[in-house]
Amino acid sequence: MNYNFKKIEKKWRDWWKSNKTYSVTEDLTKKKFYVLDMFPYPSGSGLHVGHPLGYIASDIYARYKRLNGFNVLHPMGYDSFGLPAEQYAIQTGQHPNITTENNIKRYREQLDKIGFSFDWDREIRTSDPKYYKWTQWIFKQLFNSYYCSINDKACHISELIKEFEINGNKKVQSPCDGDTQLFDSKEWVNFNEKKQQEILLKYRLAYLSDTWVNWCPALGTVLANDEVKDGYSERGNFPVEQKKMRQWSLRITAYANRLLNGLNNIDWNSSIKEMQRNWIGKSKGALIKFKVAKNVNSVEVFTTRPDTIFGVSFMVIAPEHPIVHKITTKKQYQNVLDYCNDVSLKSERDRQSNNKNITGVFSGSYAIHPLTKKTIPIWIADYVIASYGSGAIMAVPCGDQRDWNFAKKFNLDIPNIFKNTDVSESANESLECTIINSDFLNNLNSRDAIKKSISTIEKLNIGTIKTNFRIRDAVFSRQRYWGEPFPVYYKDDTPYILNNNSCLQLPKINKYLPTKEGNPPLARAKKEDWNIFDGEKMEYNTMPGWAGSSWYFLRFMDPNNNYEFVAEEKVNYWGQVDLYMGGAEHAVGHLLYSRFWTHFLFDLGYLKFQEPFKKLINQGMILGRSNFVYRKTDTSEFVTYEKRHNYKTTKIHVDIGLVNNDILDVEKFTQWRPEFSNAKFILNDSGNYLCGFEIEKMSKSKYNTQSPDELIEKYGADTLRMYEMFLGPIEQYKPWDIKGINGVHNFLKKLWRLTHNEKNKLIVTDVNPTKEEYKSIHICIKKITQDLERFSFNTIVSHLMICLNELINQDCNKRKIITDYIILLSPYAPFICEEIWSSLGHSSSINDAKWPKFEEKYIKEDSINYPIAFNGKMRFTLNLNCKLSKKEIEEIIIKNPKTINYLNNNQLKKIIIVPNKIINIVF
RNA sequence: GCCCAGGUGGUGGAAUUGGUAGACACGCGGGACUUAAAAUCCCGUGGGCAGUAAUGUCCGUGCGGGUUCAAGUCCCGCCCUGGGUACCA
Repeated sequence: MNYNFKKIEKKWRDWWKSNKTYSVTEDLTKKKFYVLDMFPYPSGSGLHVGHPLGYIASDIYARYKRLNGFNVLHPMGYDSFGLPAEQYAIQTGQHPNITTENNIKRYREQLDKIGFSFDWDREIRTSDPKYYKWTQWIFKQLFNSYYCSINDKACHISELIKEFEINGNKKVQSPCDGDTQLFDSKEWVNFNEKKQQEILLKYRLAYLSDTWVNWCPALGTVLANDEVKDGYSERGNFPVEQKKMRQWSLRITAYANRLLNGLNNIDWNSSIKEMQRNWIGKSKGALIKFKVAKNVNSVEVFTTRPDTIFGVSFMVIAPEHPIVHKITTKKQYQNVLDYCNDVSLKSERDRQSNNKNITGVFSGSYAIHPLTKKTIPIWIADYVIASYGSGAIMAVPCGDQRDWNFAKKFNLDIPNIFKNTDVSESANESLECTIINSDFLNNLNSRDAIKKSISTIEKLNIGTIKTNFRIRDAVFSRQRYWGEPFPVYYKDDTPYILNNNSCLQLPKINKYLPTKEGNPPLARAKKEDWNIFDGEKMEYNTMPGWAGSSWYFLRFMDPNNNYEFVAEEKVNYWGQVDLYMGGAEHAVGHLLYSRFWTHFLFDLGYLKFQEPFKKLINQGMILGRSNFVYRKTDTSEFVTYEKRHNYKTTKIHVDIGLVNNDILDVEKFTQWRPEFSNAKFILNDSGNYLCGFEIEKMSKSKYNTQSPDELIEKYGADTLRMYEMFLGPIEQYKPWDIKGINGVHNFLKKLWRLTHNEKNKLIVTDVNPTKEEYKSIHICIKKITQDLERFSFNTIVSHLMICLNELINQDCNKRKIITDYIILLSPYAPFICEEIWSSLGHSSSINDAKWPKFEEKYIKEDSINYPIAFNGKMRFTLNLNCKLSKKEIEEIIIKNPKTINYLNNNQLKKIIIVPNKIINIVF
């Protein structure tokens, strides 16, 4: 008698494939249900145990919905453009397409083994020209659109041109670049082609602008934030600086309000919504103009606390602010220049997180306070970010902690404007206070003072009320090879959309590196290497990783359509994703961009819904244990963990495959990556290189992944599926550990033994179940159904175990009970259940069975075992009939000898009876 | 720094709406079967104190306060860990 999972799983894998058990088509007679996973990036290290966690959960839910009669769309594909394949191409010269193809093959094998109910006929790959043709198509729509704030939707650019021809842009209410000039219709008509295109570009939803990038001069390329460690490139250890570069951006800010309000209409957990709200960062405040003394310029500041305007004692502007050059005095020129150069080496995150080491420089100029007319010094400091608000602030040290810290450091005034509040030790950021020393705002509380200050500022014409968003337009180009090429060419330095409807394919190039001039790899392609070529040159940038993933859920509905990105009748049938399962690390990236594109396609009339994902579950990450080596800065020498503090070092991830018990295999390490081939090591006293470790996100870039393959080999996919669910709540983060997998494997073995004899023949009887047996299975039906509805996947495993233990104790292998039981189990362990189902005599798949119906009558009890507590502490239990009234219960309790004992002569104050829950005796 | 989570036995976790803290497993200890091992089955298992025992009793859900008849759960203030922070996806 043995549970031969290998044989069973192979058998049903093949059967499902040849019977197309999981393929699905539109069926108007059935209710649809769309279950989607965040599709993976197929990395070279294969699927790791963290990936299936979400896939298993959603697969269970998809199977559950199907058992309840729904037509379930449950597809899978690959987000197959990305950095690692390109990195590998740079190292080996192999085309990323080959790497990607191999990786996908491996992923598919791994996914197949786990027994997912994916409809593989719908597979898509973002790097497939048949797919990215439509990603390019959406880009074309964005390019050809502008946002009309009057209609509050995206419109075709031709409507804007019409308006320009009639009225110029004076009446236009549309988000556009800050430097857009005003013109009338006559001027418009007289502009030449280039000028007109230049102006239109300022309104398009896809537009060109100068944005900051991490530029690594030594590598001649732009680096991802991920690839920069402490101001140096992770690859090669070269200095990285901030540089402005002309790039495509998408005007997501035009949708800020709708993206914010749309959150109210979707069933996501509140923390993710909160993160998106904060990311969008809507804040109301005022834009106030400060004139610069002895200078023609003025500086606008954005503040959410105009009530504190009389507390201003200096002004701070961002080092990148264009006005810096205009207001810096001769005397301060060198200081300011040096400071701005220093800052350009720092990343934005460093600037924001580093609040211990406050830096700044005086510009030499003063601003005139618009109300008091006093002069205040203008400083330049990196804690002010150029891209937020107006890139300048009025500093109120008594009311803002960062301003306070800055004032302390540079010995600036801290005037107090708060009644009965001490600001000598820290700033007062609370709104619960009364304003003083503030002229017309005196004795108002902050909330009223905000209103009054704004109305006064507007009346005096020194500022305006302004709603500001923290969200910035999304930079949409990358200086990479392995991404979607833009369907764009240039003529006279002006970008134009390709008129050709075919896919613009990635051209072949000889090397995947940037050119000597610092142009992206695509600049290596000659004219004849492009399948379509127009104008003087093609766009050399490619689209970012999130382009393809921003709309893939739509393509799954109609993956092979060559005429449209999705057919109308199909998108109308499948509609929104009903359940979207994926990692919380995508909270603001992918999930926000997808929402943006869906809103946009809705505006264009292609979709009937604005929000892509109705219900979202964030599976908590499975965390991995990472190892680190410590590289001495500017060298290729590595210091053992114990001695790392003796040197200035950078912490670098090292593949856990090269490490055993935290000890590095030095030999393997030098062979791991070419740049480490001449690595030298400073070892510890035992002659070893000890690595540091951390528990963090399991990710290929952290080299800490673990594959599910061995576990499937050893225990089978059913066990893996159940174990991943049994680990804990789906939404919780948990470190990976295979202790305990035996428990669920034993459970499946026990089920096998209950239902099979020594010869592996099914043994079920047709005898009618007993009352107790009915009770066991119906409690199980109830709990599992309830828990599935609330996505509590881990507790279901426990309920299944409890029920099986009871059935074993009852020696129950009765057909009626076993049939219900394996249907309940089948979403979790589809292979073993399909096997038993077929042994029970069914010719169709268990997936087409009906979910058992819970019946109250089987679990009804006459009495309940009440816990009796004294002052909240449980002392004993008492079995009481359910029909008893509160008064009758009270009488029984008081008379009980145990009660008298526990009261111990104390005066009884009252008895609290919570029906069906607890009885508490207060004394 | 900022935003968002999480912290319960030796371990993963359970406790759905404020109502018996530790379900279900792992691990560990003891026993049965066996020449032996594996497999399987049975019993015990948060900590302290008292008792031969049944049992009794006190402590206990990161730390410090608070609300309540009753707090892992609600409120206030901390600490630690993880995720995101706009070019990893």
